[in-house]
Amino acid sequence: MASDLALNDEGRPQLGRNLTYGLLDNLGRAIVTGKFDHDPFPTEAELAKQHSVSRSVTREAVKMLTAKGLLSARPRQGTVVQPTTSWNLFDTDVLRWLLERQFSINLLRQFNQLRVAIEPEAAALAAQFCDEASLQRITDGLERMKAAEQGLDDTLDADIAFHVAILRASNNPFYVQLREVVSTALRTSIRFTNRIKGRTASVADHSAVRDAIVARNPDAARTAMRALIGDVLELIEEAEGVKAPI
Amino acid sequence: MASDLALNDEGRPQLGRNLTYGLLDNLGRAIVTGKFDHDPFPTEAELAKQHSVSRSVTREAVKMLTAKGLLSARPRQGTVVQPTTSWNLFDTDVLRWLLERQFSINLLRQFNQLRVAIEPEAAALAAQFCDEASLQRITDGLERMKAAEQGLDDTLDADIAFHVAILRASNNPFYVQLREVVSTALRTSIRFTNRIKGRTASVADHSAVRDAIVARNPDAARTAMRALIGDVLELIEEAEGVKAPI
DNA sequence: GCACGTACATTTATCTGATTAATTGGTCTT
DNA sequence: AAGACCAATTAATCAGATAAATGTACGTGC
Repeated sequence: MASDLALNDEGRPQLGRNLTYGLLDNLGRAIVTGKFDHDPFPTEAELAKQHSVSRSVTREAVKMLTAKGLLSARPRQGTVVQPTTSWNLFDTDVLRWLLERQFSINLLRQFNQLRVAIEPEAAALAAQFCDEASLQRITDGLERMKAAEQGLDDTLDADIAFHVAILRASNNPFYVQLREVVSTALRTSIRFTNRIKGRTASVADHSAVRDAIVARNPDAARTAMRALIGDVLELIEEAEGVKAPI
Repeated sequence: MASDLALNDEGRPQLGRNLTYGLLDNLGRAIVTGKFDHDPFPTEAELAKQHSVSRSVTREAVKMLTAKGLLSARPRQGTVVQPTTSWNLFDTDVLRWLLERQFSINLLRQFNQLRVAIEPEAAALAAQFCDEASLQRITDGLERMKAAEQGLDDTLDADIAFHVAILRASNNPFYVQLREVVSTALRTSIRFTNRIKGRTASVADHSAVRDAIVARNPDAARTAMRALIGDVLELIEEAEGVKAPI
């Protein structure tokens, strides 16, 4: 069907290629760090002067931040930082800026509360709909995890490959889209993740997910994945010291 | 904690306020409609001429579309439409463009496959962590649904208010963020939704979710919400005629 | 013929400076 | 006190020039 969203792959340009993307990155970081919580956001003329770039560059960077929900610009009022509720947390740039600032275990917990909803359902969908190629990618991810256990591959990369493979296998563009978000979060929070679980991720637990998908058993796949991420969540909450809500 | 994301509310500017946002909207629609699947995307000079605006306007619109994952621009290569997998489906503009084009029941199904993962978990979180104010908003939503049953309120608005209240009550910024996405999708697909369920949404089923949250019972809340959205999903799949995967 | 580098053409990226339009806040009028 | 008007501010838009990046074509030497 022509109206369906295709599910292929592609890379993306790295930030900082040019002045505009460099400024985007700097401003994004500064905003999520709260640099403008008290001071007002600079006017476009001030921005240009401070960063030694032309007004075109500042305007284009501001426009991109606006598109991501971080800013809002109006004549006379100026450019203002939006409340965090309008920030697009599913934008990998925004998420990365958030995770890279002073590291917040709280944010990591909240993100895994999202994963525990998403990934089990993705696994269930995969069990229903995934094709041979997707299955192969899942198996490959698992193999890499086994290899990593013996020091033959990178643990984090292997783990990411596995979870991304599941998301892709769901054949649902919303889940597929989240692969970048999950990759970003896992990659950015690696230091912490390594700290709380000295052991490598359990291959057996991951294997259970794959087996359930192969067996075309959605419920089993959902349960297995839920257990997997539920463990991570518990470790985080433990490390956090069973914090009171809010 | 200062590093936490605040969870307040705010409106957002409507599209089309000025030339840039108007062009953004036009181009966004054109891209998701597949207008540039065969023809190459125009150069910034061509765009400016076609839409009778300056190059600044085209560049800023293109930059926003780039930020949303729809475009990519490089010297000499030109500006190209990105594969759909890089489109940020959690951006309300992108989602609205997608839902407003030739209506796709397939996309609606895929979106509800996401909801069936998200909202039950949000309800469970709400049962654990929600405060008085959040609870009140949930109750208000329910009251509005009751009122709507008697023609005293809008059915769709009431339904949206209820589901948004749950998401907000989760106290998790990722779920809270999705309130705009869910609102957008529900509002845009109203015609279809009305068509498949002639009846108003069942107040009793929604009430079960609220009761479970009041009782601080996460599992019951999760189950009740899952049943609620599972029903919608079944209706969609029914209307779709149990379509083969992919 | 082939590898390699050079010149060229194309397109985005950047800069500059000026003008326009929208919005806010204050002032004046009644 | 209420509304109309005026002024200041700031983003929005325009125009035109220069710079940087990069694919293509060509030529050169082997």
